[in-house]
Amino acid sequence: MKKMKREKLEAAGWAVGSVKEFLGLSEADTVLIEMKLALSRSLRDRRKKYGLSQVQLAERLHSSQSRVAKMEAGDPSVSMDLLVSSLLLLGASSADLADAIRGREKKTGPRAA
Amino acid sequence: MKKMKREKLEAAGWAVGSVKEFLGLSEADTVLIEMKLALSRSLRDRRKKYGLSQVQLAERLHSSQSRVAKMEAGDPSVSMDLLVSSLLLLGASSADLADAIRGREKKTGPRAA
DNA sequence: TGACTATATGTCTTATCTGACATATAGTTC
DNA sequence: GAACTATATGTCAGATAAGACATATAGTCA
Repeated sequence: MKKMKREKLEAAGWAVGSVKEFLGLSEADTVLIEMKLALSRSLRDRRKKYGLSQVQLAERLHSSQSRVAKMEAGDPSVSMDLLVSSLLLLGASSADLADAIRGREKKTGPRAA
Repeated sequence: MKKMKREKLEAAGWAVGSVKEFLGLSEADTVLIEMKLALSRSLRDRRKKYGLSQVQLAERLHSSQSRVAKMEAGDPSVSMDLLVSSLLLLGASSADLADAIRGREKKTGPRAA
């Protein structure tokens, strides 16, 4: 397993605080978390691309601003189903999701910071 | 929206029984269901590839045979998180998942019926 | 500084998902 | 047809995620 991911995961609020807990994370757990983080980033990018605030997106999703914030923050309480269906409602295609999951952030134009 | 998917979805137990309900399914709903069905097929393929029974896979996943059956059947009670983490535990990579989601069933060798 | 907008965090209640169990339905082999 | 193995289906208690609300923390502009 690749090391030095701990801080990144901790930053997103995942329970990987202690070294022991970190070592307890299986490869599968790690990959799953990374996939969700990739989808989170993708959601934020897409929201900004359409110039929506979190509140506006929440309305579209029939959800709340706090949940949108958690989605984008990669909060552990957010499921992959929610991330994916939100992305789909923002017009993402299966191919877009596949790209995100694969770890290939699509660099769309000058915005791609 | 592409038509003539109803029977396929009904077969998997999704609540798309009436025409009205079917029309009520948004494009996003449909795509999400299709993605999950693709992951289901992928899970079954992978299990068989390793020559495991549903019971044996359930043990690996710390789950039950019935849940494995539901995962493979594309049952609506199965989340994408569960499908994905199961696939990861069976050795799938992000790229494998991306391929499945994109709708590209990997034809691995002669088995690929 | 105060007002305003956007985003983040904490915590509730309710809804949905999970694993487990029982049971049903093939498919084999004897 | 009985016995056996594999898979499917129905149900339920307990676990997890959902939306909602309050509140906190930027950031901007007057």
